[in-house]
Amino acid sequence: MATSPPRPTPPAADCTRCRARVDGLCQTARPGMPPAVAAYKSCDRHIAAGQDLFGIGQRSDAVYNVVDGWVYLYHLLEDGRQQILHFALPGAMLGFHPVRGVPATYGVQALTDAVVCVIPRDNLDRLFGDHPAVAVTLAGLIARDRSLTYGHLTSIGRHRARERVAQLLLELFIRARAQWPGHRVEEMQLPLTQEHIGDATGLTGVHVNRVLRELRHDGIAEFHYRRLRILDPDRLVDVAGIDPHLLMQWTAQEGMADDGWSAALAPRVRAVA
Amino acid sequence: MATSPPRPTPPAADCTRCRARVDGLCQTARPGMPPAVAAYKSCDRHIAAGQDLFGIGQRSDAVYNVVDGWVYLYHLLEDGRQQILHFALPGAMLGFHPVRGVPATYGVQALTDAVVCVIPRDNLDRLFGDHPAVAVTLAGLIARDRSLTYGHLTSIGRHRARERVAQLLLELFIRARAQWPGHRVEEMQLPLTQEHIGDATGLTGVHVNRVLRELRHDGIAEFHYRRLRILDPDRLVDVAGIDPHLLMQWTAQEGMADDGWSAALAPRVRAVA
DNA sequence: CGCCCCGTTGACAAATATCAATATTTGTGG
DNA sequence: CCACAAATATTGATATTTGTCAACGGGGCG
Repeated sequence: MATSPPRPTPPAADCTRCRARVDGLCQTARPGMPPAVAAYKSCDRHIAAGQDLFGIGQRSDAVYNVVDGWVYLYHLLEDGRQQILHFALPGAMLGFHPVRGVPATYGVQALTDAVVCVIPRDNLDRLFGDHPAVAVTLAGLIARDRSLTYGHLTSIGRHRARERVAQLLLELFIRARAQWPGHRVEEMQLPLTQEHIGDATGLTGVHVNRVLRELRHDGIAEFHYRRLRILDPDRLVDVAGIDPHLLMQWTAQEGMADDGWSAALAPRVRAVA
Repeated sequence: MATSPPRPTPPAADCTRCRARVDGLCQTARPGMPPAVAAYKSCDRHIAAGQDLFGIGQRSDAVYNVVDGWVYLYHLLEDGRQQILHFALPGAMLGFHPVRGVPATYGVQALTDAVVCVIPRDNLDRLFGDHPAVAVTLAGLIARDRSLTYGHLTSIGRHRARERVAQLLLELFIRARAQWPGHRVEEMQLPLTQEHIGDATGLTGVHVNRVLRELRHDGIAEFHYRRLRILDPDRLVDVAGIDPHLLMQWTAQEGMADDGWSAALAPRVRAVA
């Protein structure tokens, strides 16, 4: 398959047991085999919690595949406030901008210590040339981001605070859970502050706190010091008030298409918990 | 007028003078020549204003290229309200979902009578196989949508009503203007109601009305019965409170990359008007 | 031990929604 | 061209949601 001579990195060894293979560009690789991407990566990069992978306005000649940790995409306002655009988990592809070489319009910051797999932009082009299907996969991944963001738009634009927070908790819970297939615990580490939740939902940290108090009081969900506990999944889905179709596409991948999952998950979303 | 039964069109002939070539998948075609896509389209489809191209939950075996007219993407709430996710102009590619064959999570409705170029999904795959670069172009287009939507998120999540409305008017003005290169009039037909503006900005039609009154009173912009007039472009950009980088990517295409346009437009956005 | 970040609470202010009545524009059929 | 109906816009009074400000508490970490 691969025609162009890739860099002499020893990535294959890492790539065969990379955590990020559950999703993203490497999701189609055969078990035990290094994914197509392996030959084109240059190195891994570690980012400490609170540090930027890249900042707003910064040009970059590489794209990044999140291997481990949580990061988030953000816009800044003049007064220092921020809007969080997206939480990226392992498998997420970052830094692919609409036009090659332009400065980034958003920044990416690590919530936890994180590791990204660096793919120089030139290598990415060779990868596309050698494996055309990868470009289609990438288009699908970006389209999934777009769908997710459409959901956020509706949440922020048309839902009240309670529903927005509920939807965010549910989304992060489900997306994080999808990374450990088979896991069924309703408690997890969520590396956020209440301020982060506010920045993502268009609310104030103070107001998020009030909403969380309600959700706790109503026995729906608890979030305390970076630990999330889903007390009543069904009611959480209810409060979040989202279209089940949308919910399913949060984690949908090519290959689970058509009817299998639709029938399996649609009845009620209990299945996800 | 004619809706359901699509007529067989001689695609190549149309494609050479298609309006949509200013942007989108066909933007890279050589002048006078039919674009690569031409050989893969099946027909054109006309949609009357107010009709859906496809509805929420609908499966589709085709993607669409907007040729003429305005359409918008929307989510619906249980109570009948809607959130407008995106306004699509000629050149926009619609119906490419994250996973092949799943039901659409959003609907698409025509604001004006519109024409779309229909590309059966199977043909699209053949197109990707025959012209791998098209898949990369598509990824870029979707990434541009994503950027735009990130901008909307920040607008709705962190800006007040005045700024949100200003940003929307500015965006639509600039994007529509980019379709007629060389045009410099500060007045245009904007096929929206104030309700639409509210649905896109997360506001009530009533409140949009009050904001528009202010903008008119302040001599910044007028919007009356589907006609938009920019009175003071500079101040409009100011009120919208937008990062110029972002603004530029509203219309950015591959090929105008690097520094030319950055230097040309950055100083102040007067250039856009 | 003490600091700092984060969470928590209350009182109050501001922004926006809601409801309802009226005006204006557009489109349609004579 | 006119008359009318329907859609859209406009305005005011009031209600609701959320933000702001300020103070205090509590827990982890050096």
